Amino acid sequence: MEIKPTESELEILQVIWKKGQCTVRDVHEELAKNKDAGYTTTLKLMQIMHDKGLVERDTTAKTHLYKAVITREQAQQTALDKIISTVFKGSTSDLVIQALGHHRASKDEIDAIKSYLREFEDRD
Amino acid sequence: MEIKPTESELEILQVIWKKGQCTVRDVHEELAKNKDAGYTTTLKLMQIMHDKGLVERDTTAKTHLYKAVITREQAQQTALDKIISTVFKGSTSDLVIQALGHHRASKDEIDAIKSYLREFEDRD
DNA sequence: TGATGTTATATAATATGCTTTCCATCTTGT
DNA sequence: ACAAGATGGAAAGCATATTATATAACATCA
Repeated sequence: MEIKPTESELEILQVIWKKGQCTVRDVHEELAKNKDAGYTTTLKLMQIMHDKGLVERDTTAKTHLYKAVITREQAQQTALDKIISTVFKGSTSDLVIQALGHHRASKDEIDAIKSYLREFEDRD
Repeated sequence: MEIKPTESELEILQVIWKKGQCTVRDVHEELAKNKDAGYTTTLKLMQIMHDKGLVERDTTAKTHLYKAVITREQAQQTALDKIISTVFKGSTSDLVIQALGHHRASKDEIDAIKSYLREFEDRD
């Protein structure tokens, strides 16, 4: 099963991941904070996402409730796979170094990464 | 200036980054190894990329020579920015940890990352 | 109750961008 | 001049994004 949400679909998924279970209106109001698009646009996108199997919905009530089928982690993985192969020549470490170099991680973040690496090492 | 190459454009950029300077035929033959598409398709894409300013070309000779305007690093940065904000909630360390966790880096790669982190620390 | 305004969903239509191919035209080397 | 190989432009086929319109369900108040 292919999971490749489009740009707009990802914006919607973000809201659903954050809130858990959403009505179209929930999502729309959240999106409306940052961009302006009509309500029916959001509705249509969510219907398409349902057709694609990206979300599932409960239609018992008049107002349908949507929730995500794919997890944020799955989407992260898919996104990583894609850019590692398309722009990082398949090198994970290139990606990591580039990410650390330009996105100034905080000390806590660096510590988290270091301890992760230590675990990693122990596993050898 | 917006730089957001499409999927196919990235495939072409990869070849150009690798070879440096290319004719349409160079690129096409390289792509033909992995997928099959007509020569004119590649040509058309490269023309579009030229219109968009992704590549520049030398048209003095009959056979035009193309080279990349954006560097691989810029494309990497753009790609990272995008997925960090769309699927990683803005957290660079989430991305790094996820990348290390699922893409089994080699020992050399891990070492490279570690030494990078040491430098990082020294800079504080 | 039932007329009315509000809020949902569904469907149809349109705009735009990406990808691909066909074909006409130009250039060059022999 | 001709054949081979190159570019340029038109256009078709899809996917994505957006909006307008139609229709159904609900609430409520006179």
